[in-house]
Amino acid sequence: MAQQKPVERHSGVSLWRQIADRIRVSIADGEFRETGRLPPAFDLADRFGVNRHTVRAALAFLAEEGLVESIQGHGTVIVGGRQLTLPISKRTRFSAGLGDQASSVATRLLNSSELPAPAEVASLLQIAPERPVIEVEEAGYVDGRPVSCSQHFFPADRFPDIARHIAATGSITRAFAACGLPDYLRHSTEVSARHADARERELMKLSPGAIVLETRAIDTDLDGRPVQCSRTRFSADRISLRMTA
Amino acid sequence: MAQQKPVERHSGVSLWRQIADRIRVSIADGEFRETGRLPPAFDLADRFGVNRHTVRAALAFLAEEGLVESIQGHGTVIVGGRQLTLPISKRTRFSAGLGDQASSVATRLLNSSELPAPAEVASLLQIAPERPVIEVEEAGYVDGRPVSCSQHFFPADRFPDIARHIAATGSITRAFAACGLPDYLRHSTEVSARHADARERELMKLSPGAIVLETRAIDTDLDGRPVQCSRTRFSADRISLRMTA
DNA sequence: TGTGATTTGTTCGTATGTATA
DNA sequence: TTATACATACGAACAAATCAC
Repeated sequence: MAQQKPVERHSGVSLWRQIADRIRVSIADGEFRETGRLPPAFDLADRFGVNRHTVRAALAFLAEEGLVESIQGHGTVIVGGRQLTLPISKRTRFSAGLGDQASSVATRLLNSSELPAPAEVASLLQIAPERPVIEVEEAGYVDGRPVSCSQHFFPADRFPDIARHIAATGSITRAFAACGLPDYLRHSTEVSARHADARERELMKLSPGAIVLETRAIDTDLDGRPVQCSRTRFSADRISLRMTA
Repeated sequence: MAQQKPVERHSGVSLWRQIADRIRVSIADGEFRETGRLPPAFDLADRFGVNRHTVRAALAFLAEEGLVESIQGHGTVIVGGRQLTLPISKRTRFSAGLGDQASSVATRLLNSSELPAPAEVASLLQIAPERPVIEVEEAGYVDGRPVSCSQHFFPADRFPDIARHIAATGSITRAFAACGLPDYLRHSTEVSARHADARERELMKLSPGAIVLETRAIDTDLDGRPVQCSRTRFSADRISLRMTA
């Protein structure tokens, strides 16, 4: 197998790391779905134009992540999964959006607290600064693998028990319903991309240097009043976003 | 100055590279806008918990990119710019969307060609496979710095002269108008993030390992018929996207 | 005009990580 | 596994340029 895109030397990123990153996205793209395992290390070394030892270092790194498993005399089998698409629309919902692409979608409440609204949050929620807000942190899982972590702010005056309902129902949509808000709309979503920080890497089991897609969103009720603002980080290896007008 | 987030050792990414990346986003966030220059290398070394040499390697890398300039005895001044936000809506337009955030916004046509529609493009444009399409490649500039590169496909049956009009007017919106389409709407936008490849790095003058935001979009006329599909890559350091319902 | 404080630039040496054969 | 070459990171010193006073 001939090499496709050469690997970058002297870029400050070691070759084994670049190769691991590229194999990871190949797996996410479903490139090795037929065989369920990676080509032999010798072929990979040839494809990337590096020494076989370097490929072995990359595979050891991916094995450490739990994405592949190397078996003596057999090969390197793929354990993890491929990329999913989350639709972003007026009715953006995490579970419903991913539900038909995976067998299980779940969120887990990490913690919640009540605090005076920081200036930016107050502005986004259109409430007076220092009015109380409920902050909720969640993690999102698809087929048991963590794919997102998020931070949500709700006006405490209007939804004083939202955290309890989220804990009980495991869903923000259902928690809103329990608070007397049967439907809500996505007003705006801002998307950016950057490297994951230490906490995101820990929550989503990412390797150093992994990329996250960050969305900052505002949801409103049907009258256009803000009901939550949120900041969600998705593992870019596992999730892409689709905006539909 | 105490260190904030520690730098990752033994991650396969060199320390100078991590530090360069973090300083780059700090600059994009406007953290040093007051002084217009970076703190002394000694302070940065202390903040990141590394040797001054390591910070110097990071600064040399950023200087190579043209983002900063080190002057002996004086300091390290910031030359490049901050992050811009491109609104994505039903009427997404590159120039108009960024126009009020910068003094100059421009696009440059890189090349164009006519070819039979690849299967995916034909499907997105809702035309028969192998029907001719016009492919146009563009680069986008803000204040003279490249921020995006894009690939556009138009149905050749309906817009046979689109490439000529784009070249003449420097604008897809105006080229459509010249082809008898005064208005068009953004139907859907899919966003993902990944590392820039060699060509993108060259076109946008990015460093190895830089992140791009990739959008895949479909535009339609007012009757809902697709008029173009496109794939645009933005330098994630310079551009973020905002979706508004 | 000078003088010291600040800040970048340079040169040793040494230890460890990375990549190849 | 071993050997070799090069990149990365640290520490200590010193040189050179700039600025405030």
